[in-house]
Amino acid sequence: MTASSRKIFVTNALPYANGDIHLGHLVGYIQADVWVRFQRMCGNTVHYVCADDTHGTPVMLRAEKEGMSPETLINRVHGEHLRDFTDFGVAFDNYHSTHSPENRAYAEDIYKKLREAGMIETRSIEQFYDPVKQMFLPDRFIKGECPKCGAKDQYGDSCEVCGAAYTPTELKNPYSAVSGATPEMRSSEHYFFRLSDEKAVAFLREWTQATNADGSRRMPPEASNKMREWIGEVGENKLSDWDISRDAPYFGFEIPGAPGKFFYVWLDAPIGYLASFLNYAGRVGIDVADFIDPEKAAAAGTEMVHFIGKDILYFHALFWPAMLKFAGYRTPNFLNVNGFLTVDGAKMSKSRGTFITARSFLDHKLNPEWLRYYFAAKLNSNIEDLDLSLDDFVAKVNSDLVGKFINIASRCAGFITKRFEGKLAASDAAALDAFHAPETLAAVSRAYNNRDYSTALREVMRLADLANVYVNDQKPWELAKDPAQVERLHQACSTALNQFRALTILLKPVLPALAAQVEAFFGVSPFIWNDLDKPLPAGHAIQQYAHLMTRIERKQIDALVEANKQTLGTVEAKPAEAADTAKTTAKKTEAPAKKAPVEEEAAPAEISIDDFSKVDLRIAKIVAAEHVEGAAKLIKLQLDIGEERPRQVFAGIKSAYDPALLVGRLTVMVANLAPRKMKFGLSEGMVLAASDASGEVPGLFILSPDAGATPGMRVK
RNA sequence: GGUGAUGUAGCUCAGUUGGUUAGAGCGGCGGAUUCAUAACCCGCAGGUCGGCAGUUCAAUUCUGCCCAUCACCA
Repeated sequence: MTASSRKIFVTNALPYANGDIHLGHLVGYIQADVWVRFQRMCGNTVHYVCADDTHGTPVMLRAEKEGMSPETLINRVHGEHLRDFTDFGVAFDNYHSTHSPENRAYAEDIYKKLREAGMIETRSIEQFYDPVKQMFLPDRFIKGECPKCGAKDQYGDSCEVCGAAYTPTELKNPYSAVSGATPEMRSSEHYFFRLSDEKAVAFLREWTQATNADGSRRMPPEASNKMREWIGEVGENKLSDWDISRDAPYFGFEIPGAPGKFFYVWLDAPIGYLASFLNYAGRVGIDVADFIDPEKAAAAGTEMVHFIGKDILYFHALFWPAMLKFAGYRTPNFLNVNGFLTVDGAKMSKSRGTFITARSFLDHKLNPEWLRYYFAAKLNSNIEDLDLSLDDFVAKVNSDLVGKFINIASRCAGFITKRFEGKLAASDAAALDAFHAPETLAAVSRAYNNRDYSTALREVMRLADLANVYVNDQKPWELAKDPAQVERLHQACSTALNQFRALTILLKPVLPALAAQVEAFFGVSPFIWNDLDKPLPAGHAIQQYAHLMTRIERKQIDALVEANKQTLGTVEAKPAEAADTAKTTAKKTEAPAKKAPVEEEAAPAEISIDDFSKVDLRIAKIVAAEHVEGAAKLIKLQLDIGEERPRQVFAGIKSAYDPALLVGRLTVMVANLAPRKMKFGLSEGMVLAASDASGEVPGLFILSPDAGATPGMRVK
């Protein structure tokens, strides 16, 4: 461990106050929270804050649509967001808002100092104006026909049909997504942050490429490379000035000395980090100057670390440090950048149900620590997208956490309480060596510190395997039968529980709630990293073991996905809704589509041709059919599909067909269905049959090919 | 279209600063076991390390081109 303790100000990107927290958000929050918890376990001081990002046109319009003031809206969303984070164990010291006095003060101060530094200038620009709504329109709120391919209803920045990129002025037949009116060009005076100033460019070129005074990186190498590309080489001038003002009506802070002009939401959003910190510092008595004044921060040795997603790298690696620098504030020490979340290898999709909100995950009784573990097990310090593979999620959590880790306590605790009055014996030191080996602990520690959690957890699971082998070798269940072996039984179980304790400490940054249960089980104070120095001693009393974690069932995941499915296209989205990226039309659709008379089977999600081709459908000749003794619904079929011997298939069609009449018929079977062992024998496929789910039309109907088809032909 | 990233066993991923038989977990198969919410233990099978070409005594690892996916930019 490092000798001197670190003092770190950590932030997570601010979620926008116009939408629910979803699993994609949680990647970055969980990543940061794990890091913060690890640092604290090591004795470092961390101030971890976040806030809602509340300003801008989308919030303003959404509030209007819901018939409330923006303040009412953002207050409600603030509560929802904070609750979601808290329930996922993301424990901020403070969760504030960019619509706060602290943020206004900092925004004004930074603006004034930038102005004094000559970094602000005004310029008149032409922009689309909605004459009905009487407001200037952001690019996202202008739609029209793609200038390239003519596709209708495309946004002002790019065409979703042909992929062309353009400016809103190039759109044909543009209309306002807010009112539908034809926008007109109007000019207006805007305020710009002079990012193209050679001072700013020179600063950013250095800042994005060089390291901190201690030699540590300021961002992942991929991010530095990307910045080099954006900034350009010496002599090039690729950065443009940044438009930081918006005209009224706008939900935000009015620019001092500029009536009717407001700070652009992205100006005051990152300033919200400082505002949230100030709000917190005031309550607990921290001197903020030690963290945001360059000289004092350097003297105090404090660090500032931002966790962000790769989509907002631009703002945090260019605008933000430049703003801070030229306003005389300290600049960040590190930007941690996470990638996007995909689900089963694809972009999250509302129609497929993989756009999963944090709340629905909890509502379906899924344990948030399952997700924390899975994310952590796949996170590293690279800017890589992370795939949530649902099958893998179930398998990994069940086998790693329940099967390996929890299992250790579960197999040994009973002996201690039943046979030894809940008191531990001295442990077998040799068996604990691996768990206290300095190299191992240093490796795990280094991996956590470098945000390479996947490496850390691989190492922890290797140790969990060792613990299970140890129990297996000691065979406490055999020792328990021999009175002469009581001491060995006591020592083996105590040792295994100490192994379990070490594993819990190593996992605590990822699984804080579980670790708290384990602390209670052992009757000890909250684990810190130094607890790894020594095991619990002989005589230490533990509590009765209560089961610590259940397994995930795949059907829970299926239900979650089903609940997150949203049917699209039933109601033509109104323009304003279409621009509303986060919240969908669920609440806004007036009358839900008429309910079918009978509970209808949800149509399966759309699949690709590749998905379909995975199903091997074959023409099959029924060469034999007979009733199955003892089966209420089954007929046993022998199906010839051109293979050496016929397939045996049990089909649930007894109610509709007489076996004798089936023999000789051609039908269609699924030939590559996994064989299934049934009570009456192995079923090597499946015969397709139609039925009415509502039950109104009775009966079952198997399929027949047209004349000419022969056994074994592929159906596709 | 340009730039970058990624492409390693059925799945999720390590790894190789070029060098004897390419790894893990899960899944599968076989065995063992019953303390453990069928968990655990032992063993086995499975990979042309995206494709093609080049550099080299030697390439999965370097270079070029191509393909696929993703992102950024135009």
